[in-house]
Amino acid sequence: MNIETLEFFGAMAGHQRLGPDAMVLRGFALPFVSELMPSIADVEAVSPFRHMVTPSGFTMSVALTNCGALGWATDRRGYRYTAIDPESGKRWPAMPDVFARLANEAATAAGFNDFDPDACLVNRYLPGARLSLHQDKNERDYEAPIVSVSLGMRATFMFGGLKRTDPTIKVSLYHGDVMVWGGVDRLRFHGVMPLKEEPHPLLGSQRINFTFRKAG
DNA sequence: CAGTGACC
DNA sequence: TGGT
Repeated sequence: MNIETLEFFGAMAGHQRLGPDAMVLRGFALPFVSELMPSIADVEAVSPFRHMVTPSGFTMSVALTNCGALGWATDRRGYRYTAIDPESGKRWPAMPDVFARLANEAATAAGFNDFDPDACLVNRYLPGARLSLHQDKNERDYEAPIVSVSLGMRATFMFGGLKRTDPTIKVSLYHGDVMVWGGVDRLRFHGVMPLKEEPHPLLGSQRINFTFRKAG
């Protein structure tokens, strides 16, 4: 893939370090995209995107689904990982091989060997959708990193500290970028600013994000 | 408790 | 737009 192609799809090659154990792998997922897209449709066919409700009673602007043995879910009772999709009553769809392969290779590129995720949260952002600052802390242990794959429209990602009130840095995430954080950065607060409408040539006015985790 | 939103 |  040449640099003109990378620029057309919105990603520059290279790495950007955000912390001792946190980095953006620019365009890392681009070679996987043609395999990824049909797999999203397969997942969605079994477990459709839906807007979940937080314990505080707010409906999330991001629509989500999951694949893998465990899926992240929220309702009035709290956050948790489940083996069963509460909407369908069935297991979350299996994690497609290409998902696991991408997650493992990205983790390795960022310095985390043998990443074997059992959960993939799939988030769909339409214009205006956002995700407030939060920590990923429902996982059983924090040894494994978080691997986050961006597809479609650009997002402004916020990366903060270990306290919600710590200052944040903002970084644009483009189609094909993969963000990896673990180690001393594993529990840093992070979120996504409301998406601006900047249609993407492949996905149109949406952003799809995969977040891979070792949850169980 | 909270992955939100209102208000300054 | 950033902080509370």
